[in-house]
Amino acid sequence: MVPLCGFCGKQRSMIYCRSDAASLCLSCDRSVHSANALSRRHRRTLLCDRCGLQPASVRCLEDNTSLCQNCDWNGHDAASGASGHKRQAINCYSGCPSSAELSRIWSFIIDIPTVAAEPNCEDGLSMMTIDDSDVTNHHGASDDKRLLEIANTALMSDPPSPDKLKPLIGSSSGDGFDVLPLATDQPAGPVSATPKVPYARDDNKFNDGMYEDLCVDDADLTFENYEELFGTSHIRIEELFDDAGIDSYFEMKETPPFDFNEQPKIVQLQCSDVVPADCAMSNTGERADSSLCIPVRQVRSSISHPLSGLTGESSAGDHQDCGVSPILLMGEPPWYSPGPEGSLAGGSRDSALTRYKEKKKKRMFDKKIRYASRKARADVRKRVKGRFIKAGEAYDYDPLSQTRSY
DNA sequence: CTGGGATCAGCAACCACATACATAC
DNA sequence: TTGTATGTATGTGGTTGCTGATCCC
Repeated sequence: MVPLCGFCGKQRSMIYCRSDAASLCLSCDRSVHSANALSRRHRRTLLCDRCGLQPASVRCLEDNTSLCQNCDWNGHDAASGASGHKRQAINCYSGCPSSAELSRIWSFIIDIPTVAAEPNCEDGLSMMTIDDSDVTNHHGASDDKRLLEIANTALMSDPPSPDKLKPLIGSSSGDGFDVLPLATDQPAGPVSATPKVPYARDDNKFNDGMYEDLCVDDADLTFENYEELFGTSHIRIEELFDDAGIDSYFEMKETPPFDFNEQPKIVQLQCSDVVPADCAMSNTGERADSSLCIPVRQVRSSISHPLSGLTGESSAGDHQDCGVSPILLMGEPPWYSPGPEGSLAGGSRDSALTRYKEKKKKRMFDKKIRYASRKARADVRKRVKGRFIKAGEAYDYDPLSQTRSY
């Protein structure tokens, strides 16, 4: 059954908007998300071709289908015989690109219907924030110039070269950027964002002023992209740790899913660089100010780069919204099996998977946002002790700036 | 075994206001 | 029947405070 657009109810839906929790046809996507600046910032991705309900996170090049994480699991597990399929990560975009632009973003989609441009939505690619210089600071008046953020795709089995990626993603870190290809022959199962090659930190590049304009606050940490990539929201990740915690899924005590002995250097380096974002020490031993947080950005960009779009549209909210422990982000997803000879016994993994899926199913009945516009408003409203305040009154919490007015 | 205090988790209430919805004309 | 104007109800998130459960002495 062809999923119909949740807005017009007539056209086949192709796009999933997580903010609106809605699947839309291209026309309505463009129409709806050109309404205002907030909706233009909604990040959308393809709809899963299989279930038609969830946002797709990967594209199976063999089947020529876009799949959400769940369908990817089900369709590419060892039992299905499709575990060797090459898959490509699908990222999100925002703004209102034309169908032609979408075709360029998602070159693997050949049947993108033509969509008439909305008069109130400036044409897309010209507004893409892929210019290197634009990465430094996207806040303020330049916001209108970054209406379209297009995420790249990364071929998992055949990682693109840095040159190949550059035009699409922009350079998040200039020449200092390390493209971190994923391991070849991506096995079946969830996609891992963990770099398979050690992150090579080049301290010289941090000292020569190359990144002096960069500030971690301005960086797009793209943790949302992490969600997009894995089809797993932070809520889900949090839930992995609630109740009995991750142990309940993977019986970590008995059989740790992460073989810390295998990649200790990578994980430790990343964590040490990432976690203390606001307490990182400068070379002189002083507390680092914002301009000295570049290594954090560098590392985070490195992590997300191969699979994510560096949108440059970050905010404190984005970081908060993530709610994911950095160590988790740096490491493999909790369900990740280190490999065919991974430390998890097959039975344990299956049971863990079963429990995870059961919980995931249960979550389907969790709170649904009925009105995204109201949520968007609430997300930016100032408060006093958690309560909304009248416009102009003193506040003690501003979701946008995390500052007080007094 | 019982009672009292400390601690914790879960939950409802609160706030302003844009917007959905109902009603009247 | 359709369009417009007006009034009412709803929903949104962070914080606080209340309540019940649990633990320890």
